[in-house]
Amino acid sequence: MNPADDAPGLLLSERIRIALADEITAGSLVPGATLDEQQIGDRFGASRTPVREAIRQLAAVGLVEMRPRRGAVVSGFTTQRIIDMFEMSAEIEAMCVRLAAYRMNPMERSRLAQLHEDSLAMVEAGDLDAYDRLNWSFHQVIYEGTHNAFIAEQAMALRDRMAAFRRTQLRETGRPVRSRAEHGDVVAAIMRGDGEEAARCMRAHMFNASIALERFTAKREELGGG
Amino acid sequence: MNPADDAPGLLLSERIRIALADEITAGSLVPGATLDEQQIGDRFGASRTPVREAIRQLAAVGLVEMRPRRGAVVSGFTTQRIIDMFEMSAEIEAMCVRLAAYRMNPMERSRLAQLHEDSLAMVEAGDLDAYDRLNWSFHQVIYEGTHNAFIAEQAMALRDRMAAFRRTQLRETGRPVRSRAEHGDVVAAIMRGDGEEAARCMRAHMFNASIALERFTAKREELGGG
DNA sequence: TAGGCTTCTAGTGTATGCAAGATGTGTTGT
DNA sequence: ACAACACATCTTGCATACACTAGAAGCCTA
Repeated sequence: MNPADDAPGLLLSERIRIALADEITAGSLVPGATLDEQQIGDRFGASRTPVREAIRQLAAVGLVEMRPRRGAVVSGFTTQRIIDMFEMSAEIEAMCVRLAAYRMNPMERSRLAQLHEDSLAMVEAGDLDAYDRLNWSFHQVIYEGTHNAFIAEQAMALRDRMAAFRRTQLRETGRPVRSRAEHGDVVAAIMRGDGEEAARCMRAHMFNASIALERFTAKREELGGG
Repeated sequence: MNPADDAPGLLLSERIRIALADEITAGSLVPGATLDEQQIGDRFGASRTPVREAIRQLAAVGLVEMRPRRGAVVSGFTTQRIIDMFEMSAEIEAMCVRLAAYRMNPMERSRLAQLHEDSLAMVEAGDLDAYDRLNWSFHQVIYEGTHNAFIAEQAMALRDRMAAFRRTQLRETGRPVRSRAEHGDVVAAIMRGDGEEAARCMRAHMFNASIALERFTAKREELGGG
């Protein structure tokens, strides 16, 4: 049975795209592996045409890299790459919070403060999932506070891509409490309308999250955990 | 003469993509217009296959929207959205140049300076395409100067998305000369290792490009140019 | 034996043909 | 007259065949 057989409504190229994306994220297609159009087509019982379409789509979202006339290879996620992604994320968040500090109207500022207040109970209750969800709202309010729809979209897309990593870092002991404290610094700077300071606080916040993730994963690896 | 005839090194699909992107951003392909593969193929003297590839690429960067089995239509770009995109682009470029100013090694700095020198001849010769290509190299060296592969990739991807607009703004009278002067400011700040100042210069540079595009398109619209 | 050149081949880029789905139109029934 | 259905046509989605290029392998020469 073919992995692309279920989902009859979709286009063949779409089904192949989804199947390939699954294989890449699941790790059965290892980073660096080259994608042979003919071979993939055979595997899915399709011709090269829809396979080509699928590969182009994967390239567009960064799961594979294309080299003209030389085919596509699966892109890799090394530790360095994750660190790089966190830095990018930190800079984007800093950018957003800087703009938001200058542009948010009183109602938006009030909503942000309220969210921060609400998060206290969740941290004290140790409810990671609830805090993670509220965290999302918190950052989303900041994105919208930039009053720039395109930036908000891009920031949310990036945050989506990093969602898995972000959740993981919260599992380090004591991280939620410190995370919330750092949010407090950001909120305070926004309230004062000090964009540069808010950006600095946000960078520090993201840096700490990155470090927490590194420590957490290092610990898991040394324990032999997957 | 076909718009896709110049640039023989590129793939046919790439040339068509660029040509279509130009037409969309220049406004001769109005938002909502449907893209007929056969018709476009005839127009460029190509078959439907490379046209399909080109359209998919355009969809990936958001210039057109695809409706399965119903073809693609040109996306609507409101003035506000283009302004938003330029702001995002400006902030990203500023971020990159800030990091690059702190992290580039002497060889990279030297290469950047060299590129800036080389651009003088092209501006003086009025060769827009050559200057545009060198411009790309200039920014790419800065991206790589961040020493963060993910940031470099994302920045390049965003630049790709905006490539058409960026090319268009260069067509305003006198813009290339001013563009190059602004680059000079950025280079100077990088050479001093002053990241914050480099970021400010880059923001200004991008802001001016945005204004130039606005003026150029406004003029074309008032002339009724298609 | 090492280096450069030629040839060969695997694999991508493009063209064309066929099939299936969507839209528009004409007809028919109420 | 209006609505619903059937059909015709147009366009996309996919398959297959051909063309061209980048690497690889082999060959020749120094």
